[in-house]
Amino acid sequence: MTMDYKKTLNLPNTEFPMKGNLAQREPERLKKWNEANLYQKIRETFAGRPQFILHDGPPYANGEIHIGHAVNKVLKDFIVKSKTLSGFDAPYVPGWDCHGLPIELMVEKKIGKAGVKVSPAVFRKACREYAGKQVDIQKEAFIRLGILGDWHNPYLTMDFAFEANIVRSLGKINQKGHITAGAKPVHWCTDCGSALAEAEVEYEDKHSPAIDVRFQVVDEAAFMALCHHAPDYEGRGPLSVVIWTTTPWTLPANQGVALNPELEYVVVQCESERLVVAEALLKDAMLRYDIEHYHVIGYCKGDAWEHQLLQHPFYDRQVPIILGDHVTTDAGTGAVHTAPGHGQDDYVVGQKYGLPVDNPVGADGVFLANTELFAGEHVFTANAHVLAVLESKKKLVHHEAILHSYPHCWRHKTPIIFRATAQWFISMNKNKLREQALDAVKQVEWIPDWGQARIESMLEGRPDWCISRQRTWGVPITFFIHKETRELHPRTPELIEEVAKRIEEKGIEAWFELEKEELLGAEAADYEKMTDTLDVWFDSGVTHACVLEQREQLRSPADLYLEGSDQHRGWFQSSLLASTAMNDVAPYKAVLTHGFTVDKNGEKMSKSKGNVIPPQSVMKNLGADVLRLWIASTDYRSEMRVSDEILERTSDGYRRLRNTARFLLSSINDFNPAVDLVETQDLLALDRWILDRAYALQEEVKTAYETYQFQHIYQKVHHFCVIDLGGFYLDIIKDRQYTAKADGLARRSAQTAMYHVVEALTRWLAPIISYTADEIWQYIPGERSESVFLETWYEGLVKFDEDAVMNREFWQKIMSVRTAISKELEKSRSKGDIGSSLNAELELYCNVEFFDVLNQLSDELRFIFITSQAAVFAEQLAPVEAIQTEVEGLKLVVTISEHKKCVRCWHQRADVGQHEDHEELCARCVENVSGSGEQRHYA
RNA sequence: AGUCUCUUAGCUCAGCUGGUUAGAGCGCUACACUGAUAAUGUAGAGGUCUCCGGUUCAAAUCCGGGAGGGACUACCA
Repeated sequence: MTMDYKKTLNLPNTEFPMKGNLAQREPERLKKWNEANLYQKIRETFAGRPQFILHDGPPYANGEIHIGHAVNKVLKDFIVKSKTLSGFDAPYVPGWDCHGLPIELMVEKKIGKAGVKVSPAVFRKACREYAGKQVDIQKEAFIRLGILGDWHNPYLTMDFAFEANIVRSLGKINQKGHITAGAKPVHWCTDCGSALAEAEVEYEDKHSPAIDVRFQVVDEAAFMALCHHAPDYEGRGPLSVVIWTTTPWTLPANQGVALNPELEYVVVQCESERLVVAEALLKDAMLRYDIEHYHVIGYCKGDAWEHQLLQHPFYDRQVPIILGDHVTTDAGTGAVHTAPGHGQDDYVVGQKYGLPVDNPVGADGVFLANTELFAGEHVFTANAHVLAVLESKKKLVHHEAILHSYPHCWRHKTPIIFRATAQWFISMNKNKLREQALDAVKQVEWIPDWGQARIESMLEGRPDWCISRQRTWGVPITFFIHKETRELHPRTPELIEEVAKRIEEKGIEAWFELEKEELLGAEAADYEKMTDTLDVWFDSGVTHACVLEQREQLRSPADLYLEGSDQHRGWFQSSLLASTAMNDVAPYKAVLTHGFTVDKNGEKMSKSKGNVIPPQSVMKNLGADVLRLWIASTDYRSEMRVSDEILERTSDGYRRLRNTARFLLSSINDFNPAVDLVETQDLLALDRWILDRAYALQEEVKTAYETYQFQHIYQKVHHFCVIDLGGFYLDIIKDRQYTAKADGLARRSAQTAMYHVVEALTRWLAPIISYTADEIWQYIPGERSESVFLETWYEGLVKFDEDAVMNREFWQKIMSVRTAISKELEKSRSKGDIGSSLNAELELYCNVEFFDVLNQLSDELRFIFITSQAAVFAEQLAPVEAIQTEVEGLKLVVTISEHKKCVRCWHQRADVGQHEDHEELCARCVENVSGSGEQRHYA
């Protein structure tokens, strides 16, 4: 009997599965997207609309992707997809950075070093193949993440056309007068006769002479005047700053003595002379020099002596005191001999003070012929000679041998040196690049805003950009320089274009194969063809010229660059400098940065710690959508924590979203919007309410997408599903859905609302849980496009009229009353009085305000509370047993219904069994089963 | 070591220009339902807002300092 009535209900029904089974289902959907050529269709659909250009920073083509890659690409995908929903034509062209040392090292492991085991040409070919394979590996993973983009036509910095445009970019920067030739110290193996990369250097212990050397002060009076000392007590004897070094052979290249500006120095009176050392190292030094009798006669902070001149110990040269934070009290005297041509620190600080980069040492490690005193000697054997000279000039305070860690060549196992070599630079100052770049920075929107201060401080402090590398796998610096004058060929712009055309045809190999006679003819004998390659940061730094300006559907400046915060030092800066140097403007209008992924405890992920979470395993276990949802739910501006628990919580959240969508779909299974859609003015009050709620939420969602605050979207949409839908709206309308006449207004009204909601909800979620949203899309009834990604924001939501009687405020009050009643019902339940809330009947005793509000729902109020009866009375009529609820002005009496339960709708009503054909039904159900259907107005 | 940055319940996040007992969802616990069912509903317990000072009638919110995490740079004559 009961079963018969069950068949008269409209129970939810859908094919949309409760379980996502994402690991399996996502790849299937991906295949569909691919077969349907979805990305192209989006381009066609949105062609001609306003553009939004998010330019992809190229990841380095080496290795499997890690979770940081996933974060970056997925955030980009959120933006591209949400911009599309907002009606923009937002193409996404992914790219890869393909040249450079890490790839060389991998290829070396396989086939040996270029120029040693294999020819450079063969080596480059192998690098190209290797990079290509890496691109394929990463590409597949990115696609699997659900990122929509022009995967069939990405940009690779090793594409011939790209390589040619790198060369053209170099030419343009040169024409704009920013290129300079200079010298810079690099790791140099005198046996190889060439520069070594950082990775080719090994550190081993080495014996070196450690010496303390006098640099006599030139103007003693001025020097003493700057330090604190007893008046008229200047001391006696020569006054010298003492430096300590383990590389005596670098003294010929000395151009300064560096002190720490913050450190305290002392002037010490010894037997017949005065010495200057750091106070903290005084005792150590005196002990080392075997000086027992001494006393301090003056104190001074390092910065006071800046620019004071000192006499070089054996050359006719006066060198300044300079200041540097690299000076420490770990060893020595606190005064550092500075030879900009022979040390990284020295070079940097030397640049600041404009010291010459003196390099008296040849490629073979032998002092050049014009080197006074030491010409023709090898640097390491010259050490002894330097000592002898110092000794004879009475400049040597102390000498001993020490054992210390020292860089060695990985091939020869011999000690290497720092040696300044000819390099190419983009000058920060020569043609005001620094100034221009700083100006350009101000035109850009930096998100978060501290990004601006960060890049500004880096620009202010950075040295010239050294763009040359002595490597094999890179874009060549296609310059011809005159053998005598070292000047660039006067026809360089034309020559570069000539070369670029050849590279376009054959790739960078075209340059390496090129015979200079081919381009220079008779002049060839006077010119050198450069073999240096470009820093790979140059490659990626000119993507605006090689991609944005080359592709028809793109443009420069881009609307947005989006990368990890480390790229302030990297790509954001290289791109800014390159673009400013070429076009006087930044290549981007806005820059958005995200933090790094860290573990549960906020610590960084590393293989050694074992706290790495590979995106591949997340996709395999929980699905790409869960990974994407995690990214959306996390505030990416600072560090992003990931752990199993966090992903588990995310997965819970995902299930809720999915189930909400499923219930909506199952409720409109028999709904055909073309014929069943109810006009807004005919909708029931509660149904209008949910449309208003959804409308308001959609506004918030759009704002959050516009401001890139995805975590708000997840929080708010989830909250909407749980509270507004699950806990209120859907809970209430279930009665109407299930028991009203299938085709009556009461039910179609609710279905109309749910239909609108699911249309909107699917779009809100589409940028984030793309697979799931597109899956939902297929189940929504009605004519629709092939994919949710071809859509814009849903426009079927309706805002309340501001003066409507049942407005937002009205329903807010209803909800607060409902919450209060729930609490009271729960008490009855825990006492065992009721189970289902339909066992209960309510008497509400209200003040005027609530009386008016609640009364408007008249006899439909019980549906709101899901009780079998709910009656409203004036507060004054409240009996003594009425309970004061948590809401002021509302008292309540809960009684257990004594009426029979209608087997169909489960309400306990007095009118159950009054109809002789339906003895188990209430009057309402009789009407719905055999009449023309009940009338509802509100709920 | 320097510069920048972050730190609100077990988890993920809100808390605007300082103002009543600091909010939400999840998770947890209990209960209910069995017509969203490996689902759903209801209720409850969870926080010295990283710590220490200061400004103020009043600070999670402003200022100073410390601790811890992260990014970048520097790693040595």
